[in-house]
Amino acid sequence: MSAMRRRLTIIPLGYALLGLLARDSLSGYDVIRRMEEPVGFFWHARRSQIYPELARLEQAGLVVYVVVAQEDRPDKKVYTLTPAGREALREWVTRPSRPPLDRDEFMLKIYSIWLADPQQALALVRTHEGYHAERLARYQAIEAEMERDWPPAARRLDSPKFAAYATLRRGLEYERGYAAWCRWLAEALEAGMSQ
Amino acid sequence: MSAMRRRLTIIPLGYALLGLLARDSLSGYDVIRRMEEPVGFFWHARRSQIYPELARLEQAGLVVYVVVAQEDRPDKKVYTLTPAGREALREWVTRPSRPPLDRDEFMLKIYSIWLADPQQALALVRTHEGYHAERLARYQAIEAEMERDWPPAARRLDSPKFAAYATLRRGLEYERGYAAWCRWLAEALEAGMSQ
DNA sequence: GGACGCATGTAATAGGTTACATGATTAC
DNA sequence: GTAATCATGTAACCTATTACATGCGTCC
Repeated sequence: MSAMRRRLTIIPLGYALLGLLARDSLSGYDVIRRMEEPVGFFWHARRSQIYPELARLEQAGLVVYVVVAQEDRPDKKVYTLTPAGREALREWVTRPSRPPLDRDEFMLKIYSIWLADPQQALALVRTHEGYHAERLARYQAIEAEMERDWPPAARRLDSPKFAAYATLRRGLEYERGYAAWCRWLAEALEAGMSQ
Repeated sequence: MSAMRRRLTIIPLGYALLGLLARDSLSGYDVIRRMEEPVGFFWHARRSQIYPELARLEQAGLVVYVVVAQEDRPDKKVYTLTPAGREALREWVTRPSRPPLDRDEFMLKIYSIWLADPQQALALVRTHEGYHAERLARYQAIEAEMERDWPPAARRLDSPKFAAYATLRRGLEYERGYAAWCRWLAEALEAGMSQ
């Protein structure tokens, strides 16, 4: 009797959930916690989207759940990937797709920065440099942890850890590049102001 | 008598349009053509979103339009930024904001690439390297054009051309970094396969 | 005769965010 | 007592995409 709309295609979020469940069986709550650090460093979602999507994957037969009763805590639904789910995920991974154009509100601001007071503009850019430097530092800590704790088997192509490391490399590169660009712009603004 | 909903806040797309109109007065159609190459290299929109948004900006008093009659072509509405629009844009530029987390479907695929056949995975990554190399080449062509055609005044901080160049630098960096990461991954896949 | 460019829009739908909603247990 | 953790959801709203809709003039 659910009013849930049936969707025929699985959205990227669905594959993010399948990607997590291909590693471990998890409750919805656990999935939400895993997604606090974006999946593959480049996908995130809120719980209001995660719970209904898990229900859809279940209706599509890509995951199944068992209710686990707990003492002193609410019961939970533990989701597990089905063979069909694993196959759907594998098929999607190599399905051809073109990279979409990215949106970045900060770049839109920079496009109109010539209207702003240079001192304020400089402060803005320095602040954003800080945000990206912060993320970079966090990613570097994760990298150090991986290098310390992961066994040699994590380097195999068929290891989920290798895949996670590959996405981390991109995250590191992205934040490093963004922070460096902020520094370049800040220096250009400073040089332009002193003339 | 319009059924258009009145929104109180201006969305990033609205500021993208103001950013274009701060440079030149344009018709809706011209705005659409300018947006074929994303504004600031990181914002794009379809005409179904652009026409209503221009109407909203007009109702908010941030732009005005005059109908220009043309022979042998349909009439057009030419939009011009008002002083209030210019002020709203300037205020928004330095308004504090944190960078949101980016979504990238390709990274989500890489997170599950350990499930795929290595040969297919390699082809996927090489294809994406090609897409980013293409964009990089296009941006480099734009850079060369800027260096050739722009007067020394384009280097001033209060020049819209300087702002456009700054965003291009980020676009170049982004595509270069992405393509380089694809190459790293492709090589890692090749090395892993031959063992 | 048909495709393309100029020019302006509307309608339906999907995806994602914010706010709403509940309730027990544990730690301070 | 009050905040945080565990646990699962729903409702309302906003943004963006896809498809629909029209019509004249020019070029091949």
